[in-house]
Amino acid sequence: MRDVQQNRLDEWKAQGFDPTACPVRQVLDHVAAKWTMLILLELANGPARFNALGRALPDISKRMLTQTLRDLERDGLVTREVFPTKPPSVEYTLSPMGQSLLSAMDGLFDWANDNFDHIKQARDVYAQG
Amino acid sequence: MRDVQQNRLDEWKAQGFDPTACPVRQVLDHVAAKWTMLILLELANGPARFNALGRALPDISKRMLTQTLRDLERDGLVTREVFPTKPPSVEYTLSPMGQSLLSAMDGLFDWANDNFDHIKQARDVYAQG
DNA sequence: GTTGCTAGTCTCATTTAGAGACCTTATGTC
DNA sequence: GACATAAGGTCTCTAAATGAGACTAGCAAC
Repeated sequence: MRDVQQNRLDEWKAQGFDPTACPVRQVLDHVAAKWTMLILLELANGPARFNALGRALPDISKRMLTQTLRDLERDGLVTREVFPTKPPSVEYTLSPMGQSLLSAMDGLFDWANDNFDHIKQARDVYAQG
Repeated sequence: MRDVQQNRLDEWKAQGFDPTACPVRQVLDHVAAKWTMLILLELANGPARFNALGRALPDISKRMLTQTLRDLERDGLVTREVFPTKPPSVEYTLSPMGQSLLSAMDGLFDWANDNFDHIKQARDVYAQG
């Protein structure tokens, strides 16, 4: 008997392995994008401007910050608003869909906290053997 | 009032932004690894051998299949067993920790299926504007 | 007039990923 | 006996993604 995830992968296979046809894969690409989740987590704190995000995540380059924010905006997870101040400022806000994605990630965040030590142990063992 | 995720990011910040000190980030790197989850999903179906995995995921290169399996083995999410057949065969199996990671991802898989259409719509709108 | 802030863009170097040839040992086919 | 095929990879070369950091414009404060 197959479980739920397997069925999803099978569905995707049935569609000819087109990565753009697999929702899980598309969303994983997002989650995968290295900076996506960290930006969303930061925005969960409230709207923030470009440089504020850069300061909050000091090891992201401006290049990737711009690119990731564009991707998030394109997919409707974040909204971008320009204010006509001098100089103009830009504010990024989590959309309802962005918030729901963050909620959906909660199980994974919990797992990460619960199992990180196990992973580190496994790495030590592997390094020995 | 801050929510749960924000506290986690703040904790990580308090530790000096060392990526290796942030469980969420470490696990995200795994989820991020593009092939990790697809391999785990395939193994959820039961143990599989190297070339069987390659056939199940036809768009992965041998190079990345090897590398991803090594990472999963190192972190204790998958076990590798060599059988002394001729030629020797190698079987990969989901560990209990790997299974629990997959369970933790369930919320995200559901979200992906529920929201993929919204994302596609958002992309269309963005492409117009 | 010099510096700093805004939100980026642009170029170049490094890192990572992908494609595919190649390896060893053994089996079945002709 | 020669030839193709299978196993589970490794190796090299190329292509794509990423990171570091210089540079931009317009305006305010010193």
